[in-house]
Amino acid sequence: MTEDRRSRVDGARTRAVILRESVAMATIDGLEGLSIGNLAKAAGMSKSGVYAHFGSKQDLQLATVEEAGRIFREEVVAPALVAPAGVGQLVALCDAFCEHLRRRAFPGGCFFAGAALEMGTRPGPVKDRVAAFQGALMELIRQFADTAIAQHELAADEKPELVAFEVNGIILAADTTYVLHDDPGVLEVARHVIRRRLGVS
Amino acid sequence: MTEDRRSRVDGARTRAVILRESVAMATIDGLEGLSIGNLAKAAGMSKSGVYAHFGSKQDLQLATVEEAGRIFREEVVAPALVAPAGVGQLVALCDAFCEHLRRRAFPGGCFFAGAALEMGTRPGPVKDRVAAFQGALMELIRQFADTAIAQHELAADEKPELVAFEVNGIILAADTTYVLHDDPGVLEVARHVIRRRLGVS
DNA sequence: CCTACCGATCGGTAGG
DNA sequence: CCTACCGATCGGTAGG
Repeated sequence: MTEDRRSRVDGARTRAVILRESVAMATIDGLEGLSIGNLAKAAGMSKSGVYAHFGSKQDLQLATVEEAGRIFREEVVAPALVAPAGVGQLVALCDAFCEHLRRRAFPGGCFFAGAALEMGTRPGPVKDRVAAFQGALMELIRQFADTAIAQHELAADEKPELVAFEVNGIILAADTTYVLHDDPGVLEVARHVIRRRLGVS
Repeated sequence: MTEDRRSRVDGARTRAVILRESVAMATIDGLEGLSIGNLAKAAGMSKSGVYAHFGSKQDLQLATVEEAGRIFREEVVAPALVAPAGVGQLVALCDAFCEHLRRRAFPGGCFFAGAALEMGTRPGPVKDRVAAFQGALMELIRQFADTAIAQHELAADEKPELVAFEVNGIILAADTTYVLHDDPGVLEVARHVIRRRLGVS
């Protein structure tokens, strides 16, 4: 059997290149503002090259959301999971998120914060995936808070749902303010706020 | 002197109609995704009718930001200003914001939350106005917190900047979650969270 | 405020 | 993965 001139490995690599650009561009132009022509140019190919990997703009948007989720889990969720259970995980999540912003993993800040506001009023599978991702993150934070309460690191009358809401708010405030004013100082403020709120150091 | 067939009053009214649609559409499509053709259709006129009032898309975006600011001051800031100074104003601001969301003043939630993330990476006069508005709101919240500390409603070691950051976070979490899941329950959560954080009732 | 138009770009397809 | 093309829509202008 002769090898195909373009192997499946090459195809997968090209797909990965497209998606890396797509996630980055989407944090600047939005999932809707993302243009396949510009994306093809950034990936160094023609429009039809992109269409060879994604049959429609919606397919591309869905794949972009999944890739952004993969990166978020890798850079923000994973460090939290290996931290000491309870308050330690809440602080680690917030710190990892701030580091994610500081090192400009995406040029336009947190992918999901932008996607949530952009797609919130656009019913369809893309919004559903974004909402599912946000819901899963909130559930994870709630579990961290639950453990923190069980370990008496937080007061017994704290409600995990409310703690999760506040932690999410701190994360969103860090993202919005950092993106808008480009001031690393806001990340230090966020670190300080989460520690004070959780009664750490 | 004979009257003009179209008086200045009519012109101002038409401009107001355009801007009302523009602010609403921008919370769905974004300030960049907003199209002058669609806007003209929504306002019941031709594209050139819109261009008669706004010379360019950027002019329209700037006027749209100002109109959104006027509405935000009217619906969210004004109720806070007439509330009891200190913690009362912080709670009133948050309540007015939640009511602003609940009654769907704009179809896509808080105009400035979306505009901040969309324009954050697009340097220019539009981003500058959005950033200035966000900065002014943060400064107002900081002053409310300052008064609350001076009146001993908040602990003496609280930092106004950090309280402002947290209140902003609660507002952003309410907006993002409400837009994404369309659940009025999150507004009750936000009201509960802000009161618990500030030690009220 | 209108009609009529401009070049550029959009998402997508045909055919290879 | 390519070139070449489609109809639709973009921001904007001319001339009234």
